[in-house]
Amino acid sequence: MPTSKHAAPDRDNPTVRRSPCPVACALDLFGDRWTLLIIRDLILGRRRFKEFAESPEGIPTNILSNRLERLLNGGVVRQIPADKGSKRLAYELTEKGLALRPILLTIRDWGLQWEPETKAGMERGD
Amino acid sequence: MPTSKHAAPDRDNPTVRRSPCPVACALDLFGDRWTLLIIRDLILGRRRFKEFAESPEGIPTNILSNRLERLLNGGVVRQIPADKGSKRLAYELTEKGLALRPILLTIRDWGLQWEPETKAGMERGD
DNA sequence: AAAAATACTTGCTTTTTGCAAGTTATCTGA
DNA sequence: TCAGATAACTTGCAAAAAGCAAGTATTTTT
Repeated sequence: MPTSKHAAPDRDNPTVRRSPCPVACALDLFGDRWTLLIIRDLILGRRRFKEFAESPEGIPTNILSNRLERLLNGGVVRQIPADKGSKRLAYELTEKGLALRPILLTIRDWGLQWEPETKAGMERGD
Repeated sequence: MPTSKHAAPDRDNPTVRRSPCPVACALDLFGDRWTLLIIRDLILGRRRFKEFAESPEGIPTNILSNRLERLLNGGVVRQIPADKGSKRLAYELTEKGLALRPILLTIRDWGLQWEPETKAGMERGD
């Protein structure tokens, strides 16, 4: 579990909400430039810190640490052993996290339709 | 058209993209804590600067200015006269902006289902 | 012609980001 | 088994963005 002494401003406190609006609450959790890209990677089958860090957008590792912690606290991902018997950890989506899939697919579809120079790449386009 | 001398870092440059991924490109445009709340307000029929500023989340007005400018540049909103013959401006979604509606609805549904203490409020739940 | 409201802009402080470098724990194979 | 090699972070610091209060320039209203 990543734990930095810098990690715990309001953004990382899941009890601080700007309003009771479901959209606002959702954005309190994943409304930033990186979090949904980690979710995208998880949906695509990536599971390890290094794999997320190697995605083409180039997330800084301190941000990655912070976002994984936030997602853990938010119940969106959980940690599992990277290999049977290994002490290394991997990440996987919880049920709550898997439920984000329709959001990602909708965003992808919008991007493909409205943003030029955009290319598919998220398989399982159902 | 809001034009501040502080407005034009990379985030506001629509040609700077982190990757060709449609999700990443979409997040380059609206991946932050505020933009989708403005879109939500527009979908709910709010049209004026003041109305956006009065939403319960309390967006700072300089951020609101910046995000409206970004959305204008991104082709997501356009300006129209606030009333027939008025010189005051209002904002409305373009076709590209209206296409964001499914994203907002999906996020709202996720929030309602998975975030406790969340309340509906986005009418027209189709 | 004031007064009020609207739509921003500015200045300043705080928070977050991004990058490079460092650290610790785990693993691999000679 | 033990010396790299790799993985998974953490830290420090400069730069960017956010947030807040206050100010300003246009309408609009009275």
